[in-house]
Amino acid sequence: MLTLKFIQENKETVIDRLKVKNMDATTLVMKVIDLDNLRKSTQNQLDNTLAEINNISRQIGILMKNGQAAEAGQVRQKTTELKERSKELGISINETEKELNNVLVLLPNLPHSSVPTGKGAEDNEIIREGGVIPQLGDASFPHWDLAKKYNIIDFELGNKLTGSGFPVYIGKGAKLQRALISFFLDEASKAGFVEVMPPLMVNEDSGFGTGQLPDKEGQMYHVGLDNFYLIPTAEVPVTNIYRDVILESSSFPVKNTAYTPCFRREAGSYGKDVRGLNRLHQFDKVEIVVIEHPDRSYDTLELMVDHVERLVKKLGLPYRIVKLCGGDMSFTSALTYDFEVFAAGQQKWLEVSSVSNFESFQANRLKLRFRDENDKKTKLAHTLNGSALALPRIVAALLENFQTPDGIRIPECLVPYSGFDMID
RNA sequence: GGAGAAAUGGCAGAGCGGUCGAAUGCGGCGGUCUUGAAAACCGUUGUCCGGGUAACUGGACCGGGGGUUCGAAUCCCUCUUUCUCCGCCA
Repeated sequence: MLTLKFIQENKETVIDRLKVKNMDATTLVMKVIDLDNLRKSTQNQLDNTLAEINNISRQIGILMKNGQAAEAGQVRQKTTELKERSKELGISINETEKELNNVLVLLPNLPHSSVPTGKGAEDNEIIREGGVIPQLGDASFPHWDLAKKYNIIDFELGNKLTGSGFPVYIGKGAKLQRALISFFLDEASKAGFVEVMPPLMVNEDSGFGTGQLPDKEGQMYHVGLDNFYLIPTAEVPVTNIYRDVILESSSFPVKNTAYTPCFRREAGSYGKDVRGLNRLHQFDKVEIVVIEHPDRSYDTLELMVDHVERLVKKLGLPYRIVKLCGGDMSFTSALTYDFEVFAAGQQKWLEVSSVSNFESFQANRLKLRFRDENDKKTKLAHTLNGSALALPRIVAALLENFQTPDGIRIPECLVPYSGFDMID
């Protein structure tokens, strides 16, 4: 959520920048400004009325103390009208604030100045590529065939237990999951991220804090009886650790990593790219989250990209890093790099990580601030996060790229974790 | 799940209807003293929304929401959380 102050002071910039996200925000911005001005003037009236009431009450207090009950009764008369008025103003200000918030929440984050304009994935900018795409020849299979052949992932069994998009990992398939999780967590720890293990369900406040609510409500599984949401990513509970927190600037950067399962309803995405592991309702992911000083958040974003790049390199997967164009970026992000790995069985690039700087957009919702060393004032921090990494598509690429006639070769870096070097 | 108790500033803890944003202690920050440090002493110490170039100033906040009252941290209702006891249980 953008701050009111920023919108008031930079309305042209806001409208201009949001064009990069293919949005004409003119009406919304004007509405925000109007409502905010109304809010301010109403607040002013209310404050003045309350000040008067406070004043009278104080007088009555003094009179009562002096035993002048009759005089106190007289003064009391004056308050009826004022009370009425303050009540009305209170209601009106509530309505205005509600309306203001409803509009404010519709404004996406401003894209960073380096974000290319564009409509969709085809306009993204390839930043770097690495690794070698394996030439498998004719006898190459997509991972869903390999999973069946070696009996390591059973999609149909998942259908029986739950529904589509909930696979069952078996034997070496299950161990490979565990190996990847441990590998990713250890790498994150080595890079200075503090491991946390958060709850997998969150309340409404947390869902709002990171921006999933209200606009992505339908994408989360909702536990109605207790009004909890299953987390779509560890970003939600981990970032919300810092909700309503004022940090000292000496504590920057705050770096956390967490492994969690992620639950996504993926409503509306049926049909396309959903085979096998490509799109699941439940999957495992290791996330990295950083809270950083505004002056350094973009340097930190690069460091996070470097970290993820090291991971895909160690796994030996062909990859490319793309900078998302305005049209392909998420609502909350100011700058996003996606990592894609090539899955040779499907001959497809699969997105395995998304690393973003949200600047103060989430922090404003979270009320996540820090005390500036120079002027001692509280300011909004910057939040960043990235997948490091999401498992299913990594597994898909590993299975497909490292398939051999004798079985599937496990990358060296994983062998200490898996305990085997071949799936056969 | 049942019965009871509680929730106050960074922490501890007073206040139980009238200048209470809130005593006191600890901690933090600044200063005096000291070669330096400690101790001692003095001062200072929350967040948010407004007005004002500023000094300063109005308002809100004592777990959340609502109510009673001229006036609520204090009374009432409700929700949440914590603690104690009982029950159930991985």
